[in-house]
Amino acid sequence: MRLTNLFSKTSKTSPSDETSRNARLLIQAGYIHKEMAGVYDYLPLGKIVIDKIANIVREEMNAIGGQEIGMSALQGKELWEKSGRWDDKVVDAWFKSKLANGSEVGLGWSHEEPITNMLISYIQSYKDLPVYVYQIQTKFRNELRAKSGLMRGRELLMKDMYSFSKDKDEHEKFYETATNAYLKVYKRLGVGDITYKTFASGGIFTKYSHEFQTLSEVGEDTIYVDKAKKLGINKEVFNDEVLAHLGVNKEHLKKERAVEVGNIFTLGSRYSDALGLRYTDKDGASRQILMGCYGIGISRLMGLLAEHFADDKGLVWPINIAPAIIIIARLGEENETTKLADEMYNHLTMMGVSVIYDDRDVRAGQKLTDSELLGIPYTVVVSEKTVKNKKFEVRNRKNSDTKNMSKDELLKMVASLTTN
RNA sequence: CGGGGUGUGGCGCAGUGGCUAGCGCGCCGCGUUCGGGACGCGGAGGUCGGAGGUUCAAGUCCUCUCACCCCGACCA
Repeated sequence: MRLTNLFSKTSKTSPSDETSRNARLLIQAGYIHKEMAGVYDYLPLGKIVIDKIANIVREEMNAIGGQEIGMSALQGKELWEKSGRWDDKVVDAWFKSKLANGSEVGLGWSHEEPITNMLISYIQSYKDLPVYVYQIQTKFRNELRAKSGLMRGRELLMKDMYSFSKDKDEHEKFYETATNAYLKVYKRLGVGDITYKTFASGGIFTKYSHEFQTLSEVGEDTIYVDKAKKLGINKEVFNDEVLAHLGVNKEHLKKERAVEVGNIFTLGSRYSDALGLRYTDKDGASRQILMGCYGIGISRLMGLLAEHFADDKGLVWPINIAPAIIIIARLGEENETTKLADEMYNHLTMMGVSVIYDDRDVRAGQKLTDSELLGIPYTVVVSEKTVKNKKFEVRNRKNSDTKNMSKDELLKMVASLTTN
């Protein structure tokens, strides 16, 4: 993509109405645009990033047998009344409205009821189970206070998966499988080493649940982590009973701030019972279906990653979620320079490499500063100087290492980056 | 929802009740520049968040209200 064609722009200043680092950087670099508190638009570069994050999640969900669907955001009142969750006193996150005919509807903040209801049409026999269904969809939550940029929004992109199992054993096996898939997701996103499976309260579903918490000083949660055992305990369930249950020594725990980047629940038959989803077993008997739900806040993850992978010059995206692997900074408009930069851009594009071409007629300082603010992993400088040396100057965003490379060396490096 | 803070061109900001509301960035035109956000000249762009009030006179004072940020509560 050529920067002269990109409508979004970087700014010399960061917005004054944001304090969180993720929002300040993402807005300054032109990845997102603020619509209102807790509601953001994704601009071209931001859309690529969030899609890449969503894709990693999608791949791991598919790998454990998840089937992707897309459910409606508009929710009818009747279904939620069956489970007792329509009342604002029970769920205060609802955005509610009315149809033209006066009937009440809500904007989906979670989907246990509709997915369970939907499956009544398709699941009758033990032969139909288990089923694992997920979606990546915009959720609406009427947060009392939106904050921290993308980390706590009122409109958020979320992956929610629901499992439907024949019995406890089958459910528990999948719960474990999903846990491992989650850990893989965080590892691929580059935060595996600071993300902990964390024991947490189950809310109204069950007594306990598991969260995935990424250590961060901007986190809203306080957890106690056992780094050796690679597990955490949320402050809200930090008590002797839980410690004994997990077999952890209080001495080995460290108090940390963390961001909840995932949450998985065992739902039991709470919703299947309420909505009447059952199956017939081999012997012709009607049996309960056991459910689980598994959420990952995709937009929150983008905020966390922006926050985490950044320095005083701007964003520092990991290669697998960066909007492009390379940004070509063409310094000057001189004929040979332009020709070489154009050629390199076309070559990389034809190779299928994601590359941003800074073909703007602006000064060198601005191009280099922007390449850093945008956080593109590698900057390739093409200038009169590099043309004369018959080399490309390649700079690593993360550590500022700069190397002069021939065209072949550069292409080889790019090839190695894209195969990893 | 309680407490605190902030609203002035696209962005960042200044503005003691008193002239036609300024500055920097950005934007448009011309020229000189060209490896870390250059410079000269010319130009466009404003319901001062909104409503009401006080006053000869309000961006500035008062009341109400809306929005945004932070702390807290909340987060199934």
